[in-house]
Amino acid sequence: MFESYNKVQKAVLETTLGILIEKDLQATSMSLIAKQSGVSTGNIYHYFDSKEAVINELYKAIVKFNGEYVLKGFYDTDDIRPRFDRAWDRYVRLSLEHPQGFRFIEQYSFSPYIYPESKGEAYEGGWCGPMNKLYEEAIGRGEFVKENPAALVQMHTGSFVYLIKGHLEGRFQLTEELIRTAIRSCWNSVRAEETASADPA
Amino acid sequence: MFESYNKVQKAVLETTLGILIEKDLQATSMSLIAKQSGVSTGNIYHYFDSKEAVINELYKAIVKFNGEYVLKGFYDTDDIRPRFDRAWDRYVRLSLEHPQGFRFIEQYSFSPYIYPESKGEAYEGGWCGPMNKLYEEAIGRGEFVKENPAALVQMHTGSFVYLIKGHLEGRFQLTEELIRTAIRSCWNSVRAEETASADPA
DNA sequence: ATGATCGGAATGAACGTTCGATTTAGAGGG
DNA sequence: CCCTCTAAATCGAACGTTCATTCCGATCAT
Repeated sequence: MFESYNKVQKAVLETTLGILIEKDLQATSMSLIAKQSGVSTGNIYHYFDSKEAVINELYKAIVKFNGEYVLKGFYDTDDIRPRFDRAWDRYVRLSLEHPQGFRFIEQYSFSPYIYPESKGEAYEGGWCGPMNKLYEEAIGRGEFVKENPAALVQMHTGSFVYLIKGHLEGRFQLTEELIRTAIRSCWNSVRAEETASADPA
Repeated sequence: MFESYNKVQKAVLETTLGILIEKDLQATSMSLIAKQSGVSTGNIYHYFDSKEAVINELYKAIVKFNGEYVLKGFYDTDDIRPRFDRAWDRYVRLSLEHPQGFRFIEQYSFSPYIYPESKGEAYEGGWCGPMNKLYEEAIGRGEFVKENPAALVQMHTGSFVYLIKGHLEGRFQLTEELIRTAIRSCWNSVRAEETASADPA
């Protein structure tokens, strides 16, 4: 998950993520990070400017990882439906495989502790931009309702995020069948219906 | 929003919410709360056990307020569609009218700083339970797809939450029309199919 | 007068950060 | 192969600040 960093940075970032999820920001002290990562506080400051810098670096690293994960194979085809299905499926799978990263982004994407700059990179380097483009195309081809594509992507993101949240909180089990149902539901919810109904491939 | 509290408690809770949204938990110090609310630190401790207690009381107060707001008029009718439309419409409106409360719950419902007990009360006293019941009934009557009602409610909640998030972050404008489209989309996304007739009105 | 309410300086712990000392790694010369 | 030198890496005690909380005196209501 932190392949582009050196050993020390990797240890610090991994440890920080773990503590941050288990405790919270104010309980995640530098001394605790130092103790658990095996890197002395002095050395942490050799590689990071500050505590804020550690957290923001963590944020950016996870966003980058998530973006690459979700978009894997995204450009293998031009057809909208398979790209839609594949991307959302990968998003769900990512969140289930890396729940800590999911929780962290979910909890801190709204936080003032994350620099606007980090959030900006999230948008450019993440999967949001390409997904918006896909929806835009779907609207252009008359497959989706004519509505702001960013709003539609946002809605669907919310659906999956909350589905995963419910699963992680143990409110229900996120089965394979439920995942497929959810993706299909999202597709149906924005499909341009009525007049253009048929149109078999 | 904090009608059931006395003047001092109300001032503290209101001020805390404001600071918490603008800064973050670790920057929200008791001395700052004291200064901005006009209540001395000593007096805050006369009405609250600790800082944690203030935050958790705030959490519970907002959840209670939200629950009452969303469920207003919920039992005026037995028909599913109007109850569905009305509840989600009120949820969106609540979030737009009280963005600070929305942000707070959104940011801290996952946080370890909020006691499990507070989260538990959120579920019982909030709107989640009654909404689940509504979906269950809709499934029973064959109007919704046969799927875990809690999962469906969770998905729809996510849709609206993220729509509002996008709006609050300035990514797009949440117009009246978009709200109506979103509610209709949610309905369509879980409607038991076969009767693919277009939506009236 | 007396108990509830309030104020704010005092306290002690904890935190982020700094800094000089120490260790490690690697290159170059003999 | 070993010794020397140097710069980077690493360490952790120490520093100054800030914070949540306490304490006790002052004020208010009855």
